[in-house]
Amino acid sequence: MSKTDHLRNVPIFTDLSDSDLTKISTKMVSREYEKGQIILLEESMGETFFIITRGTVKVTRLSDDGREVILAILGESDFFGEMSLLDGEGRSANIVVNENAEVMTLSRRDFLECLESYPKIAIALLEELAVRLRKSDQQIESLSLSDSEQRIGITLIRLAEEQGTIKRGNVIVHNLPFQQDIANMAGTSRETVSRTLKLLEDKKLVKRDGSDITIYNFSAFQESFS
Amino acid sequence: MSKTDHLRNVPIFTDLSDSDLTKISTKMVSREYEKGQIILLEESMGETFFIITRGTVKVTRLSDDGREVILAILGESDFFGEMSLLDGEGRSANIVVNENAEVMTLSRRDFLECLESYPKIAIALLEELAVRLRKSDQQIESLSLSDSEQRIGITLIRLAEEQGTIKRGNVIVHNLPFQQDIANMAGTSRETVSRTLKLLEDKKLVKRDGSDITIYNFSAFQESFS
DNA sequence: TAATTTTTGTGACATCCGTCACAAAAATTT
DNA sequence: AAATTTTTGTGACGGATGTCACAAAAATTA
Repeated sequence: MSKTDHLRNVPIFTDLSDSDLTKISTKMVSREYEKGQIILLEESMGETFFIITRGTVKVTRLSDDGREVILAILGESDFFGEMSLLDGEGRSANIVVNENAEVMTLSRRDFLECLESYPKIAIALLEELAVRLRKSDQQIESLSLSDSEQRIGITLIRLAEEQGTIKRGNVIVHNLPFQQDIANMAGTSRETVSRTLKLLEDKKLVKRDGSDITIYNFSAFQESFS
Repeated sequence: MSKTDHLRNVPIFTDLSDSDLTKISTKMVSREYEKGQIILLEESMGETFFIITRGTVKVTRLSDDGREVILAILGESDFFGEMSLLDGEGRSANIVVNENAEVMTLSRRDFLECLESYPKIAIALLEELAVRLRKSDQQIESLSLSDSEQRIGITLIRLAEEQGTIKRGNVIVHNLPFQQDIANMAGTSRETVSRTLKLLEDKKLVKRDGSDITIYNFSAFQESFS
């Protein structure tokens, strides 16, 4: 798979012509990271834009006493690092490699140049940020109003929407994150995740098999945890 | 105060020339709303971009059982409505008038046309969305990791940063929202807000006087609720 | 395969905080 | 000014859920 093939799948580049895409790709540099490595650290000044071409990363924030919130898990053709390039503030979150990852990077200058030269990229990026903002709003709502069972249900939905495979109305998520990570996504404790997953299984809403989980009747599941 | 004077203060328009600004202003229509009126309703399709020229509005989400989360309170020269124009999804939140408000509106087509014609607007908008996303991330963190006292403290900081006036290191916020609204911003109950404000006053961290509140030593206050 | 580490399951306990109830105070209307 | 409505204060109570402790299971390493 060539450089441009990867880029073609990235939402903000889909509208570009082949030649423009090639032009941009020459400015990008590919890097590899191993599980556990920290790509970006909170507060540090950002000078690079990243696009994931393989693997997954966790977007996290840490409290002083070491507790972690997982804001998102990003995978292939997702991107990150744009925030501090845009508003000039320090990084707003950490990026930790979840599964061995390969990324393409673009320097601050080249990134901003892209935005000015290709309005389509800027508009596509606006769309993407709008989508993210919407998701954040949903999460703020669920953290404010829902109990732990609902929040965990919603977290399963998020995971399913991002990396699930559909099978006769059911959705299977392979390689579910560890319960600790699910807890950090749902704003609850690891123990509560353990108990709640069991509860959902008892209710026949899901079925677990190792690190895989099947969500039965996904649309109904979504409905009940809306 | 003329139409363009108002627009000049809007972050996404500051970089524009006078003539461009005038051109845009001719496409805008001004409207007035009274306290309690609903400008936008969740789920409805959005066709308009709004800029506030007077008053304040609440950005809210509602659960089925009627409980409310306040995502933000917006004031003069803030804008809203851009989200569903950008990603084509339905509105993601309600906009309710908080204090009698006057707004300038731009149709979907004119708004998108602006973005294409003036890359500077698109980039300024990207900056603004990045700032909002950053705030959302902070709020998700605080909802996930902090107890109610911290969340209320952080909410006071948000209010102070947006509408406070500085006085010898202290910050005074006039017309503090009702406790119920603070509760809906902080993800807690009205009663807990009442008790916590008293607690903060007992600790000599703040002083209340009617609907005003003084936060003593604001930078230290920020520090301790980071 | 054995040994070790990581992840998950589960009981017991404590506590934060949401809810209910109602009174006091403040603001608004008549 | 009186009456009414809205907002705030506060006690009592219960329950959801975080924390601790440890065992079981699974995964990883030796």
